[in-house]
Amino acid sequence: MKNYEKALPLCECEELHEDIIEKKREAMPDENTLYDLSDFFKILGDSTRAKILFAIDGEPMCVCDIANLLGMTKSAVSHQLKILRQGDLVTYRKSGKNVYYTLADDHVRDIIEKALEHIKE
Amino acid sequence: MKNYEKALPLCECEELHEDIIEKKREAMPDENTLYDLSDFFKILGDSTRAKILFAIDGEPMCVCDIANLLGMTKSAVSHQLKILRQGDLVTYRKSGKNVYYTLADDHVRDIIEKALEHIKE
DNA sequence: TAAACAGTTGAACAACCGTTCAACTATAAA
DNA sequence: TTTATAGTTGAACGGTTGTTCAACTGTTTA
Repeated sequence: MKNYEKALPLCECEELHEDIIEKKREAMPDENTLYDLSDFFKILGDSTRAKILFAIDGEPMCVCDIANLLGMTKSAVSHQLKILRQGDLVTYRKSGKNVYYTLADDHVRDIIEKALEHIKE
Repeated sequence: MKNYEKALPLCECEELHEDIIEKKREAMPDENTLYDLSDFFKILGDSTRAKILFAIDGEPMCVCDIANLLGMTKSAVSHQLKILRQGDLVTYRKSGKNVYYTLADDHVRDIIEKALEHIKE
């Protein structure tokens, strides 16, 4: 867990504000956190996955029903569900031949709600 | 502004739960909202842009200082700032030869805060 | 005016990503 | 055991995307 490191100046700039840069550097989250954060948003940053999250909010849905709702193949949906699973955004429950998916927790719903507020401006 | 439309079944499934699918379809946001939402998250889903947002939070920074802090070229930073500008996530103020960027509003900070909470679990 | 510097921009390249396709596993019914 | 269906998976293809490079604009200073 390393802190955000000082980098060699590649910017070809002459008059830098060293004090501001140093203050900002200390306030930066460590690199691992930054990568985890952008990886999390990357998962939400695809319309198919966003649709799936809305679909499985509340009552769980099986893969076939999700595919039918979105007008996609089971395969395409399953690939995206795998990404959502790996990001811990969804959980699933097997029942016979079916697999039912739903949101992992309320955090995801909250974040999407906040983002929707931001967009409607 | 069209509602989320019923799609042709491409999923090759036989036993669908029509009632659930229909209930979910009615609860889905319209397609434009879904695309706007995922486009918004797409912008946050890059570590360079995430770093820039943390850097310009609070006190504004000029492009050179951002580039120096992140160890990147001015050009690369400027390209990412353009994307942040187009997404209305940042604002800028010109001062002589410099351009100072900062966060557009508190919504972005709130969303990032919530996401950080989600990650730390 | 001319030189120097901050910042932007478009093209090009490589890396990444979502869907398709085919093959596979697993469960349920015949 | 065989057949049918739900779901998963890996490879491949095409489109997207971030960085680099070079050229450009605009502002300041000499």
